Amino acid sequence: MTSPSRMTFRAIKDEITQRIGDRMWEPGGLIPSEQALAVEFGVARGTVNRALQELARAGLVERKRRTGTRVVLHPVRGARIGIPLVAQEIAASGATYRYRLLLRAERAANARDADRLGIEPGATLLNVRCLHYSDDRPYQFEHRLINPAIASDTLQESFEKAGPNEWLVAVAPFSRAEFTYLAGLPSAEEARLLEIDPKAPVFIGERRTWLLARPIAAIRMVHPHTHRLMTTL
Amino acid sequence: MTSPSRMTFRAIKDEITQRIGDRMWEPGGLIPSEQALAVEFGVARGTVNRALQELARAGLVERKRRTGTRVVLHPVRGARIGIPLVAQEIAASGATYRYRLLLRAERAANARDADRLGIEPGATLLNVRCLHYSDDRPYQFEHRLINPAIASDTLQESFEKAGPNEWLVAVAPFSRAEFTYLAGLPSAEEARLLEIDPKAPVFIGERRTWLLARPIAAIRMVHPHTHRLMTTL
DNA sequence: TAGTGGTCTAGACCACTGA
DNA sequence: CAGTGGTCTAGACCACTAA
Repeated sequence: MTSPSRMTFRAIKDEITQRIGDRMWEPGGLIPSEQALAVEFGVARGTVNRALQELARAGLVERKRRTGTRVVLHPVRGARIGIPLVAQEIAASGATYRYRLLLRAERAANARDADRLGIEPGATLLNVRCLHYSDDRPYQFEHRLINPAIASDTLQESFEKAGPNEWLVAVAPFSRAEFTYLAGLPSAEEARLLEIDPKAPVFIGERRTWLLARPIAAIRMVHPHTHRLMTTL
Repeated sequence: MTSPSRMTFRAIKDEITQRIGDRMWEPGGLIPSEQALAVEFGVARGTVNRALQELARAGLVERKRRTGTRVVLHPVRGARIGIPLVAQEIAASGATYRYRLLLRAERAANARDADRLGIEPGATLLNVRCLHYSDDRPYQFEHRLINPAIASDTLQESFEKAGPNEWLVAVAPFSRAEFTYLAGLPSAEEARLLEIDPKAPVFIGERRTWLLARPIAAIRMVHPHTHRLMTTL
């Protein structure tokens, strides 16, 4: 569609998306080169490049040098999962939030810690355990290993009043994170703390964060099986 | 950090990330303008722009015209969860995929179906149950309610060879989806089919999809507790 | 070797918004 | 009004890879 003004990279993105949806370009097939599209749309190649790069990031096309740009066969779509702070999440649900610190200990990393957190065995780490309550019902048990090297005042922080997450996100932004969700059985301690049957399933989330190559924290979050992780596309 | 060759936008991204992590630029504070950074790094403004746009998309900074670029205070971010086709997911792991159709039935929607799928009670729906195997171990039990109104040939499709997902994504793209993940206990049937202990926890995913306002399908996917939902930011 | 995408440049104009 | 980011341009060089 020839444009009144010049086309923006967004318009080009939409037009290409449209054509893929209309099967003008077949799934698995090649689409014209950046050069050709630039001529067709009457824009610079850089503009087409930006549109196609975003479509590639969104998973709609795959690009390879020399080969060209291919419509992805089975568009694997992604949904965004929020990573709220527990306190905010509970407050947003209208319930009352309460926090209880169970443990705050510095210790030398053993082999398992080192593996989980990605630091050298023997290095000092900060071990924090706490419980988050929603309206006085246990909502989440949190076990967190923190790499104290990320900030100079880590070992001064007490975590008495607020959970480590609030402090951590303020002190140590992360550039990379890895999430895992699974179902499991609680340990005896977890069952007791969450006030659930030791045979009842629990919903477990694990998160590891880095700033570039430096590990920040490894977190295990255990919820009663009534917990739901929901998201929308 | 003067560079041997010219800096790439990736190097600039990392350098800026580093500085934010090192508190050289405070959370909530402004960082230098694109112009200034371009001069400092000895690159064109466009290169700095690209680096900063990616950091903004990643949630590390916020940008506003005239105001400048600000380090985000509480980097509460979202992670993308992929929605792979089971067959591909298994194949990608290097295992052999096998599919078994358990049930394919048309029936009138009862009240519960109607609620789950979002159609009128009494309307015809297609009920499909199947099992997905990874290297002959049960990987996922799938129970799916399909709204036949979405495509003219729905009721002709047998699902003998391939799972309903492969067929559905080809026939009926969705514009909206809702996901829920939780931990639970399997029903007697699910435990038998997945070949697990009825007391063992299972990981359950539920998905509902729509094309605009029209419901397409409601799916329940049950995995043994060894399953992990993983994602990266 | 030739054609593709990946990236950078130097410059330009625009849109937005705080002073 | 002035300074910021948002975007486009025309051109260039490079890296990769199929032929």
